[in-house]
Amino acid sequence: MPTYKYPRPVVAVDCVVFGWNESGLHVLLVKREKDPFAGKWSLPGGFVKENEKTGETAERVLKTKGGLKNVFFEQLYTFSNTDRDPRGWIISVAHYALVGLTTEMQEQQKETAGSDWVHVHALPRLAFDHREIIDTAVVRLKNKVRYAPIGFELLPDKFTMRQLQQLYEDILDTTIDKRNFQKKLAGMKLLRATGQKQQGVAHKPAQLFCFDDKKYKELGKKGFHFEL
Amino acid sequence: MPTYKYPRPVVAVDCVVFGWNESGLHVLLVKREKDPFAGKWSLPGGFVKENEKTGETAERVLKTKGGLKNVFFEQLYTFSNTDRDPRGWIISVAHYALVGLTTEMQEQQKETAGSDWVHVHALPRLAFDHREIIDTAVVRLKNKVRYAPIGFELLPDKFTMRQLQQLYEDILDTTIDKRNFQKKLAGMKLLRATGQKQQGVAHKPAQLFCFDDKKYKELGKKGFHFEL
DNA sequence: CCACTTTGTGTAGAAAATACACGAAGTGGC
DNA sequence: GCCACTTCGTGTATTTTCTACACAAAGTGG
Repeated sequence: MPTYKYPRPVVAVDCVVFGWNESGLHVLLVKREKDPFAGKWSLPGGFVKENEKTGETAERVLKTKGGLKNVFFEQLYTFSNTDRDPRGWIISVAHYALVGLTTEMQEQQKETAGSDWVHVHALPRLAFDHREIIDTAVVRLKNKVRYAPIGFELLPDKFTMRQLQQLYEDILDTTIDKRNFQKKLAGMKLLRATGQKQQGVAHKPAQLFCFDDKKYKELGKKGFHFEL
Repeated sequence: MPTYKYPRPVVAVDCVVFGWNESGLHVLLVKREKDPFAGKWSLPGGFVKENEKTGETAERVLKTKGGLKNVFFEQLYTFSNTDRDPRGWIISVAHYALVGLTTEMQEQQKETAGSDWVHVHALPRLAFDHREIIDTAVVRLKNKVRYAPIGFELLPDKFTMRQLQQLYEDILDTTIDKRNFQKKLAGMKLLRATGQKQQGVAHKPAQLFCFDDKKYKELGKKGFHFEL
C-alpha cells in the first residue's frame, strides 16, 4: 500500500490453550525469556508474518510453542489497548484452542522447562494483558460449550460418560444429575458406543464412547441445534 | 518497538451498522469514491490511528460516516486474508452496531448521496470481502439476540410489543405466537409500561413499553440470564 | 470372599412450551 | 353517526421437557 504514510502497529497472535483432564481445566503458559516481563509467565504467542493470516499464525504458534498440531482453535478477540505492551503499539489477535490433556503431554511440557499446564483457578500473575485475555477466553468457553459441541475437543477420542459430565461440570461450575445428563446426551444421538470398556480401574468399568462427527454434520443440515 | 524490523500490516476497522424499522433489517452502505472499487458499495470503515484502540476507531467511523453517536456496537471478528485488499496487506477488525431506524435517518442518508440503508436481503455486490463480513455479522446477530437483550438497541426508546415481536421474527426468520411471546417477556420483567399509547394509527392503539436497563443489571447480578 | 467404588438404569411430579379465538378500541370513509 | 376495517389484549388445556431421586450389578484389591 504505497500511498499509506502513517505509522502501523505490529500485529501479534496470542493463544489461550485449554487442556482438560480429570483434575480440571488447565491453560498452557510459557515463561518469558526476554524483557519486557522476562521470567514472567505469559501466553504462547508470536508476530503475524507477511503473507500469513492470523489463523495461520495461531497454527504456527500452537505447533512451535506447544507442540500441537491439528487441534481445534478459533479466533477469540482482538486486543488493541495502546498501552498493552511497553515495547510500543502492538495489537494482539487472541485465539483459543482446545486439547485433551494426557499425562505424557503434561510431562513433556515440564521437560521443556519454560512451559507448563496451570489450572485455570490457580493462575500466576501474567505478563501484558494476558490475564484479561484468559478471562475473556474462559467466558467464551463457558458460553460456547452450551450451544456447540466443542467440549469433546477437550477429551480423548474415546471417553466415558462420567468424563464428559465432569468436563461440563468443571467448565460450567455446576453439578449435573447423572441420569438426566445421560438421557439428554442419548437423545441427541451424537455419541457412538465403541463397545470397549475402561481398563485398569478398581471398580466396574464404564463404556467408552466417541463423538460422531458425521452424524453431527448430518443433523446440522436438518436444523439440529446442540444445546445443553 | 525499535527492535522489530519486519513489515507491518495496515489495520483498519469496518462497521456493519444494522438498522431496523417495520419494513425489515437494514445495513448502512457507503459508495466508494476512490479506487480500488470506486463506485462500488462498501461498509463504512477507516484506518486505525496511532494512540487509538480499535473500539475508538469504530466510534469515529460511526460518527463521521454514519452521523451516529452513542450507539451500541461491539467487536465482531478480525479479517486477515492476505488478498482481501488489492492495495496490500490490510487487516480489518470488523465491528457491528445496532440502531433504531427512523424515517429521518433514512432520508438524511439519501441526501448524503453516497450512503444508503439497504435491506439485508437485497444487498448489492460489495467491495473487498465486505459481503463475508456482513454475513458473519448476521450470524452473530441471530445468535446473540437470543441470549442477550441487544434487540432493544434496534428499536426506538418506546416501542410496542408488536414491534418487538416483528423485530425478533425478522432477525430469527420465524413466526412467533403473540400471546406466548408476550407471556414470556412479561415473565422477565424487563419491560416497563410507559402508560402512553401509539398515536396516529387507524386501529386500536398499542401500549408503548421501554426496556428497563437498571432492572436488567440488577437481575444480572442475581444470575438472571436473558433467553428467548 | 469381602469391602469398596463406580456403573447403569426408570418413574413420578413440576415446570415450561405450545396451540389456539374473540370481544374491545380506535380510525376512515361514507 | 355509523359501519367497515384493522390491530390490541387476554386465558386455558395439552404436550413436552426438566427435575429429583435409589439400588442392584460389575469389577479390583487386600
